[in-house]
Amino acid sequence: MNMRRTTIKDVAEAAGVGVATVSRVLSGGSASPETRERVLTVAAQLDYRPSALGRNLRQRRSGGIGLLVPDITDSFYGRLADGVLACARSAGEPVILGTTGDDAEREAEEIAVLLEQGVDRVVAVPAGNGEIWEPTLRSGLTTVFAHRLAAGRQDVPAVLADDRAGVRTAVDYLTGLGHRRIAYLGGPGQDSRVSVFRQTLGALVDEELIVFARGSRDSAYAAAAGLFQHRPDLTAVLAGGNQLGEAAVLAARELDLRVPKDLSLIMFDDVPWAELCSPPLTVIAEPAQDIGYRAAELVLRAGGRRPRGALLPTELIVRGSCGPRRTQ
Amino acid sequence: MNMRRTTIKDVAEAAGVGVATVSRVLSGGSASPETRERVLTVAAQLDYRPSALGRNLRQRRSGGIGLLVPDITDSFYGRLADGVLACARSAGEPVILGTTGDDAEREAEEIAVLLEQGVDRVVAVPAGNGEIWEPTLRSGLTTVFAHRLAAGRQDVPAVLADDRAGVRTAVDYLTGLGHRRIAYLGGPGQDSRVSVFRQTLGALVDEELIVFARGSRDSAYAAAAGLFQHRPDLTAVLAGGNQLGEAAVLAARELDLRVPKDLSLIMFDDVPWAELCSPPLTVIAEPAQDIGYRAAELVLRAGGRRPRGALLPTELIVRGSCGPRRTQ
DNA sequence: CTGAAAGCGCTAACAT
DNA sequence: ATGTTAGCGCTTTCAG
Repeated sequence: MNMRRTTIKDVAEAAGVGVATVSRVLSGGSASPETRERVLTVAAQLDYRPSALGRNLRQRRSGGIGLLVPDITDSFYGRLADGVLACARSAGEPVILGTTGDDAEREAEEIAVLLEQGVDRVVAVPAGNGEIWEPTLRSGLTTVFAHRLAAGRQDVPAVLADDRAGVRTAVDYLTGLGHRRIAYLGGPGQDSRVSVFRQTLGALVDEELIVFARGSRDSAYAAAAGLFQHRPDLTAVLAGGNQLGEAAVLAARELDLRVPKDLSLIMFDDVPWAELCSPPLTVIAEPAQDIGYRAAELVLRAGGRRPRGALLPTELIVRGSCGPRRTQ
Repeated sequence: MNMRRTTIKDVAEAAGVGVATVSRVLSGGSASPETRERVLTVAAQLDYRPSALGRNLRQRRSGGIGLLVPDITDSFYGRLADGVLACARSAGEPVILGTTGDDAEREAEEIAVLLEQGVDRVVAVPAGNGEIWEPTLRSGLTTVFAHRLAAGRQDVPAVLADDRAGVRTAVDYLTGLGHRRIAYLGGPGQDSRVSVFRQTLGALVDEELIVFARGSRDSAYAAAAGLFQHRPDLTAVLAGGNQLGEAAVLAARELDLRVPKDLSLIMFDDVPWAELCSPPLTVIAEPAQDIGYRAAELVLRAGGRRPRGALLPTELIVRGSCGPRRTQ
């Protein structure tokens, strides 16, 4: 029943050549046309599939690329992962997926698993600070960060959406509508956005209106509800991701705040349901899938040297969740 | 800079024992208490991490479990994957993810990649018919199907939601509301559901009201819009998944059909946005995450013998998208 | 209880 | 151009 797989040795014998020749032919090395053809034919007849196991051990590295995201049930990371998979598939590389829950400790564990597997290329949405990555990077792991960078790790190439521009655009749009008390509802790893938020708002910043949730949906809801209750005077909110936006919509509804009459809402990340919502949500679209694809590309093309990162454009898509400031 | 990893040999030398002893100690084999302790101490000092590469080659199988889903950007499969990851993590096993796009050919390619990697355990939402799996299964791949089964492969254990019961409940609910012209908007691999749909509806079935989309969002929208245009006399629709439900809402809005006044809608799969929609969508909830977790559990616990599958309950969650039949 | 030794399938020197 | 050979790091007989 469960017979041994065909090995390179079987092919070599059947073709009457040495194993090295088979190896060369199959990896595009030099060989006489006729030998090449014979080997190829025999390999096909025997339905020979080179084992990645042997190759990996020999080369002291597993092919394949590791992918670490905070939460695969989040539409944004789902699309990001899809981009990575698309690129990896075109290169015939397997993808090992791990989730971190935006927790530094879990991230470290997942990295350990990848290392143990011999993975030497990884695309990650970093959860912990840069230090966690220190030993990993020094051990030769080719790393590309996606969507955000780790504090104090400017040396790792990263593929990011230009959410700084996104924040500016959103804030300008909101202030242009007359809003003055604008809140930022953030998630893990959004320090950079918040600093732009502060800059753009200038004298209008109100630190109490900047709140953070942890990764979970519950935490997001709690943060949103808390914000709306403590500061009923705010008139607009910028949600830092689709789960945060979802929480904001839910919390607003719970507190009988009408969108956009009582509260204007802009959400980072354009998800399909943003259009189904009523009112349809005004969003800052981020090219999640592209981010993943580009990051995978970088990590694959990295021929030892460190590639430069990329900054992808965001876009404000105006729908119906923002209106002029409510007159008190 | 890029120094060699610590190997089992290094540990053996440092501890003054043979490599075999180190191997035994680390895999819980027999050893004298003092030897064991010494080895453990040295291993810890050297920060030794066994390489999966060597172990895999020796055992002619990669650890790790393969996961094949149609589309990782679909919330349902995202949750399913999350379940698999949760179970795999608790077992310390890596997960190799591949997407099939519900295409048999791509599925075959992904299987080939997994096999080449030496993966011998896979959880899959099968796309192709059962025959594709024939050679794979005979080659000793431990397989568990999730969410649906492959035609003519009753021999593979599967973890399914009881969507047959779900369909019955939904149809009964709809007919109870007075509906007679009820449509089914289906996706790939939903034959079993449709057969129950026909059964439950009995004399009421109208074959023209049963339409199928391929996997994509576009295809789903086209199917929904086509259905609503050709048969404006229908009063209720059962959407076979969240993307189909989304398409139905969109198409209904486009054609100015009011939900639930003109059209009652029930969607398979309870996604977060179902509640944000207006009206909030009545759904048949499916335990996607559980399905993934249980499937992974089965594939891991499978000690050679073939485990039995599982049938998980679904639940009708009534919200606001269904109403009494519109009086013509 | 422990160590020596034989590979797992493959690639990369090194010969020829 | 091609064959021979030496491992990659690990587990597993097989002796002792």
